[in-house]
Amino acid sequence: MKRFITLLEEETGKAFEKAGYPAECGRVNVSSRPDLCEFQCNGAMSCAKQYKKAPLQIAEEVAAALEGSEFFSKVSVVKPGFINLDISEAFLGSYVKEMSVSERFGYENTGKTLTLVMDYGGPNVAKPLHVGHLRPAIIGESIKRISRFAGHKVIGDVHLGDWGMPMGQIITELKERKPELVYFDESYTGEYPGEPPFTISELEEIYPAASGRCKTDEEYKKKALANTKALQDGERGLRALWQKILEVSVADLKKNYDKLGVSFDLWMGESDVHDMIPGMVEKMKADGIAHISEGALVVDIAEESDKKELPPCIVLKSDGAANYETTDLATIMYREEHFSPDAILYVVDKRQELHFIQVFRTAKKAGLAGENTGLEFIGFGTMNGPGGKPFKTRDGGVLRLEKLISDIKDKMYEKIKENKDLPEEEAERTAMLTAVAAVKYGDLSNQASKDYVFDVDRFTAFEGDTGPYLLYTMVRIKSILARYEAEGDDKPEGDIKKALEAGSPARKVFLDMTDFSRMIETAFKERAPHRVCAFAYALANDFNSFYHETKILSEADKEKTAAYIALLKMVLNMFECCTELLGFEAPDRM
RNA sequence: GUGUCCAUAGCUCAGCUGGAUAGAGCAACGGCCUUCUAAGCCGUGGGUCGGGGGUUCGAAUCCCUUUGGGCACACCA
Repeated sequence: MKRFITLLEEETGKAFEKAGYPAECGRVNVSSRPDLCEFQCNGAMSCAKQYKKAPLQIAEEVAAALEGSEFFSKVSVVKPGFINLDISEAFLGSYVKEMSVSERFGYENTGKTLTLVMDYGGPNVAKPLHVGHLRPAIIGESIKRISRFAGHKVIGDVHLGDWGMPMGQIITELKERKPELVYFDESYTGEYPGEPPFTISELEEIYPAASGRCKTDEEYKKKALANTKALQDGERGLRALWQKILEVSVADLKKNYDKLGVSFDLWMGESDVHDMIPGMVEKMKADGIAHISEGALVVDIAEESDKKELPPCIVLKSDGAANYETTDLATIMYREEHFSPDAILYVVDKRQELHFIQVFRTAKKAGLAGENTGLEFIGFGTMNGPGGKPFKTRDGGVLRLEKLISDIKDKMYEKIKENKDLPEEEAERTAMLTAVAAVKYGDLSNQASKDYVFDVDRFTAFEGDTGPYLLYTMVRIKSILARYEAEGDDKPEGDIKKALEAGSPARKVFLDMTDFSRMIETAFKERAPHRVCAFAYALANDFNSFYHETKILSEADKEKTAAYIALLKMVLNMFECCTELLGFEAPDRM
């Protein structure tokens, strides 16, 4: 289906042409003065100068050309040259009705189907997820879902931190604690045991211990470095042990992401591209792109247009080892070879922007990424605590994600219990759904690129513009639909158009829904989940007004009830679509 | 120091790419439950869009400048 606003623009565009002006002037926007009209066209003012005419006069000519349009019930011209438009009931009703029976409410991807690789999540092996992992996970997940809905092919990769110094540290600590493990026996040639020699909780305790000791114990640090190198050089026992670390850790990460409704198509990591590094580096040297500077192998990435001289990209450290840039470059190469994506999207902390500028420019310069492959940095801001400073626990430590979620879930549970007497199991499930919605909506309703304040009290209070408010609205609809179904007997086929009548608050709900496709388009192009939130919130607001003022089940006219039910179903479907895009879902009762 | 992002109601945030009287939510105040879930609805108060210049019919939005803040600036990720 064509976008609603596009249809309006075509109509006004024709009128502009008929009056002797370019059709492009027919651009239509939602009115900024809802008390005056529903839509407005400002084209008369923008082209007034070019045609040396008073904007008011042009507007009047266009308005005259719109005479008799089936789209508008009222066209009026105001002061400097606004053309104010109200939509006719017939057009609005039939458009929404068509939406209601269309796939994706009539949204169509008019461009080509893109292949996108998305890099989000970025957890580290053997380290529990903490609050800092919340944003990349939920923003990335939502952008992935939006992109897919918008008609594109998306491959989500978690891009695990599974290589380098931390791995060496863990191995070193394990060796200190359990030197008898067969993995450390270099003469061993047999099969290694299937059972991992540690649990996830042990791992999570081992890493900080090892990392801490490295800072104070020089000797220990040397061992860790040596073990890192031995691992990367492929020592059999260490590789096998490392596999176990991965196995245990990934299982735990999956479990935690799963709770949040976040999933990945690929569980690749830095280690997966390790073998590609030598070839990549050789090629860069051979092509004369990389050179030695201060002992390190670097690529100059400065460009004429730079306002500031950018430091070169370090491809290999002066000790010859790979770093963060190296693996990111090799990963680009890998993705290019395997997926030939139209673009690779990185959902990462915005503080890493310089790093990605370096990597992107190097990748282009060295031909690791195709000329037409977009490399896009989607930086998100910091999640701050109520004081406006980075989120910390009371004692100043990092808060585990699991703990954050379960605390909020507990608060939700209490609230649900006091509101409605639900069976234990349902209350638990509902508390979890509500908690996830509260956290995700609270985050996603902000612009991703900005820092934001994560205030547990505010999110758990869930009044106003919040996830639970949205869920509550959906639950109310579900409740009515369930009652209606239960009534049984003969019900007329509902015609959604009949829900629309002069003066009914349903009209605003109809108008909101017409904006769906445009909202999807914008959310996709801007990588902006908060557009979905704003849309859903406006719809919920207007629906609640309608709900409050309209008797649905007790309405005497059964055809009207059926029409309302059709409207309710459509609104609920649209909410479900939006929450799906945001990554959460509504319970049946709450 | 250089670069970069930000500054909108007491607080937390929108503002659809330059349009009319700058909008929400929280907090404050006042109404609405024997009727489909009051986690709701309706209403009131609250603003020099950090300051100053400019661009033009028209600026929170674009340009310059100034103040205040965040962040990043070669072998950590």
